[in-house]
Amino acid sequence: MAGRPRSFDRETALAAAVEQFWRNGYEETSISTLTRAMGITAPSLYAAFGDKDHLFEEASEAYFRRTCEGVEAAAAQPRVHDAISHLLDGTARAHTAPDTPPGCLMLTEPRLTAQRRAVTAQIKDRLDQGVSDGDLPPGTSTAQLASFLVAVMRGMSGSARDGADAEELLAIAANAMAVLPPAP
Amino acid sequence: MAGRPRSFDRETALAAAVEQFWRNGYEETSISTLTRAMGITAPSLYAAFGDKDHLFEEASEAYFRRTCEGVEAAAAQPRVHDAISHLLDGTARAHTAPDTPPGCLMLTEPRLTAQRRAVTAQIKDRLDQGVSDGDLPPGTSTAQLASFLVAVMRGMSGSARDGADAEELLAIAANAMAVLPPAP
DNA sequence: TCCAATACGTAGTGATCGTTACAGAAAGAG
DNA sequence: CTCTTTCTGTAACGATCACTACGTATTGGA
Repeated sequence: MAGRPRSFDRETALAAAVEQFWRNGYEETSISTLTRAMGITAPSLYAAFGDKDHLFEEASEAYFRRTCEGVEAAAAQPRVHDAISHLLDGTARAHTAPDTPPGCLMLTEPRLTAQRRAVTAQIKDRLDQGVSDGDLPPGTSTAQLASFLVAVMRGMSGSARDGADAEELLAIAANAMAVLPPAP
Repeated sequence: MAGRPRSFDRETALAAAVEQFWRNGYEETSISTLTRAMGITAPSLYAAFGDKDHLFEEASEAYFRRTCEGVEAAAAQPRVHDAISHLLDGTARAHTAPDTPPGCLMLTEPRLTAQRRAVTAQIKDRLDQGVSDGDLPPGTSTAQLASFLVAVMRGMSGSARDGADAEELLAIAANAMAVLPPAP
């Protein structure tokens, strides 16, 4: 039934894996890099998390949950302009936070297309609600707007990886806000 | 003095290398992938192009020259709004051209930060000229605007890699145009 | 024709990749 | 205590990485 207990904290180790994947992406993060960062040996990693693919899946899900909290907090703003403004500003700050790697794992990693689609849909839903609330003109092409916003956020992630600071990213966010049609 | 002549066309082989780096990036493109695509053996590759780093340097320079032609052609438009519109539309089409890999090598590859800075400066110069031409309001923060435009283009590249078609990218481009202040 | 020079293909280098066999250590169950 | 179960570290697996030593082929020049 019960054997030798695990000598490390699974969630702490997973958090270390998240950071590595975040900083370097899936392909550039090797198992030896992971075991070093997580403070465990390869057999322990495989016993606790399966193979590299499965570990990445768990790591990206954890990252995704954290990201979604921010998106939903922004979307909770009653007026759609405030919601999108908070979304973009929060993105700018998250991509340049000093205690985390620059940029965004979800927006950068090639194999996370599904998560990007999910966030795009989430933003579109908030824009649709803005239209029903009367905060956006009827007939606003919310899908195109959401696609534009995700493109801007992805661009912000790339700029952050190139060394841009929060100020520069906040300026990009402020510029993007000009695309939102004013309330009718 | 003169030995055995090279059995392959150097420029054709370089073009094949460009395509591989374009499609998969520097790290994901292996020497064996390159030799297969270029139709040569590894010793021939090393004799003709040096090591992988040097081949990538030549490939990205060739790519950069091609890209700059498009940027300069767009910048040649007399009115700055037309110039930026052409730039964004051309980017949308280039990122989804059927005979080339999706997206943009220069905007995606981590090690090409310098080229991105160069293009950003190029765009800023064109915006500055728009200010002196009276096509943009005096005091327009052209550096921030250029940074925003590059972020959008980079986002377009990512969307293209996720499978977006020309129509979706053109919509992003059209949305981005709303950020350009109207002529005074 | 013989030589020097260059490119060619074969076959390999050591290093690192993701992954695992194996044996010993540490827990609960009897 | 012994037994079973699970985790631990060592040490390796075959595959692939970027790269190259070496012998052969093919050229122009003497």
